[in-house]
Amino acid sequence: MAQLKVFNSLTREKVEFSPLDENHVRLYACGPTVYNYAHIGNARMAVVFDLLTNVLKTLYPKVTYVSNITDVDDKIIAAHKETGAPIAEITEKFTRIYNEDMASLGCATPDIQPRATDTIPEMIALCEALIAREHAYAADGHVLFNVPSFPSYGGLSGRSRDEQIAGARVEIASYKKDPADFVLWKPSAQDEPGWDSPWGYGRPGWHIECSAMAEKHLGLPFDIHGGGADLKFPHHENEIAQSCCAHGHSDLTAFSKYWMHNGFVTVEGEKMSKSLGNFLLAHDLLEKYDGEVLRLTLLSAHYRQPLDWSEDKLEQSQTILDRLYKRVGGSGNVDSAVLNALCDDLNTPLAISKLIAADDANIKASGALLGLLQQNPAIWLAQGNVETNEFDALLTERAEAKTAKNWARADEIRNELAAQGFKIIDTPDGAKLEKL
RNA sequence: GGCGCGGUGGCAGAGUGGCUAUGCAGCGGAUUGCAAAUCCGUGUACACCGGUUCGACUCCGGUCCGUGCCUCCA
Repeated sequence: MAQLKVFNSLTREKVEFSPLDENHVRLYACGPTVYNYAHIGNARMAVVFDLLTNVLKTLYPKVTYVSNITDVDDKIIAAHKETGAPIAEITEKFTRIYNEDMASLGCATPDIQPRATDTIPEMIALCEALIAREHAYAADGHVLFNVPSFPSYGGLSGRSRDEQIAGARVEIASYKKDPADFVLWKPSAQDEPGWDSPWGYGRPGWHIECSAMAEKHLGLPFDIHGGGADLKFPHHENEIAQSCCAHGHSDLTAFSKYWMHNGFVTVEGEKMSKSLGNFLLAHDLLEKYDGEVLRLTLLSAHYRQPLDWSEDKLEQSQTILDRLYKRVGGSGNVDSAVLNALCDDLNTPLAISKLIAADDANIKASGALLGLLQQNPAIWLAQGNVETNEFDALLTERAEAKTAKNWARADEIRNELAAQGFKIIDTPDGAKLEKL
């Protein structure tokens, strides 16, 4: 059996993956906050960890992949205040759209997709445990994690507490004992989402939810925790601190044994940002390109490398898939070179090159591992075709002209249709039209 | 300022101390009435300067350039 190697962000080295329980691999990846359409950066995370789950499932008998939906957050409240739409309507709508769009990208729904709002009691319990162990304190309706109480803090991002404060541009709230302390629970106004707690009506801080959901559904410790590279600090750092301290551990691996982070997507060389207005939404791209084209594009660079998104790459992915779909043969096996490439820390560019080199009969099974080439080839290849009804007479005339070897007339008809925006492609089944 | 990542052929993008991926595009050819598709052939590229070595694109040091995080962020 192939051996999976992964780059562990916690130790910053590539290591052989060895599950805590050979019979049950458990992983968690931070999912989206549902206040808007998912952008291609969200999509990259979903695709990368979907792929990782696929690979794990070929190697191990049982895998549980948990990825959450964050449905309580200040950004959601902001969206509510801006649009007037009820909170629940916003979160339900964008959860549904997220799942639809990710399904279009070939991502299976995570085995468990918990919602933050379904995990509030567990979050409160975590806060209480942290207070009991003197790693957290209540102040002004808030509950704060006391960073100096955890000497190992900063192990993931390689940032000492002092460095962090030195670089901090955040205002330091008066109720904090230490400038680095972060919020576990905060008070809500009456018109904001909230729950009754020992500290009054309030809602969770951002980091505590993932600690609670991961523990609830996977148990501690579990094997792999993933997410976007930008979550390393402070989000994942804080998750580790909370989860380890709540149970009295000082070892950073008492939460998750391995950490994996995917790189950013940039657009034409620039980071996506609202101010630049270059946020690319998966939802919009899916209107023009098949989900597999987007998925291949997302997998065309190694997951830890930055990925620069461009129209050019999409066209290239489309061409590659078109060519592969022409070759898809019977139902063979997963090509071992493809699997081996993926087992080497998800080396997808290499895996794709091996897929192209694979026997035709094995392309479909191998593509399945990557989440590609799962459609009906005939339908895929007919994608660009348009109905010919309105030009049937012309096409028939051209067919007759061709039979009579009247090339001049045949070309004339080709030009006439070109003038109307269509390209004639002769196939064994007759002429087909494509939009120019 | 602190911490990190990267600079590979026209573009994209892996990888390795000596055997120099792959894809897209291009070019040449086969095939084709034309067009498309397909097939064959075709490119010694690894930022710069030192060092280590029999030998470095690959290891070490420095320089330049780009970029990410440090604040909500996939």
